[in-house]
Amino acid sequence: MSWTDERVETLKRMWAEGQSASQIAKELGGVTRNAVIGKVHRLGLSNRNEDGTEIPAAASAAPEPKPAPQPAAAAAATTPKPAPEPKPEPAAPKAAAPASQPDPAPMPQPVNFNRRPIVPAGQPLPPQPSANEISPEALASVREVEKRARKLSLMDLTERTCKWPIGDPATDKFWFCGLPSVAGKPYCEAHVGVAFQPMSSRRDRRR
DNA sequence: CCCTGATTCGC
DNA sequence: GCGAATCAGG
Repeated sequence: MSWTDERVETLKRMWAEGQSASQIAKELGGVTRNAVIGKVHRLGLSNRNEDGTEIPAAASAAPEPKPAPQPAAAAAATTPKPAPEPKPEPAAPKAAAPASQPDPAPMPQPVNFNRRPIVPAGQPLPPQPSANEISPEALASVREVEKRARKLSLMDLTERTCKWPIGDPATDKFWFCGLPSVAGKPYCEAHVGVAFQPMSSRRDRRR
């Protein structure tokens, strides 16, 4: 494999997005992470943060992480317990549909070309703990981490991204943590902390 | 052990 | 220019 313009472009884009060299290498195929790193250096686009502040990933897609979250809904979206409430919510709000246009053009949805969607098909996510049985430390840790969540969609999850759901699946305020997961676990460090707990510590913590 | 980027140096 | 090997670190 050689560094065609297209491949270099992909490299540049992913590197700018904060993807790791190995991730880029897998995406491109036919090259190792060493090759990617070597190319990165040769292209002189090392130091990912130079002018700006260190913005790890998904910076382009998910702006304004700071601005005060809306009062009501925000609380639910930030709550550690992923999706406890059924929350009926009108299934298909296809109400506002004028009879004028049959809507022939399906609109070529922005599918993520050049992306490797690996949806975890194996053993699904373990049962979620309820908020009141999570240690305060872990809870605080999670709250902190979720501010840095990469907010990935289902399709963006990979084998090594945290699959902890955040927000209400019935709304648009729903995404997955997406931070680097602990090796062999489906979650990042913080979420592993609340997802996997020794029975003993659970018992001890109660009351 | 998994992973990260950085550097070297023969090709 | 390329990238495997190696280094240094998390």
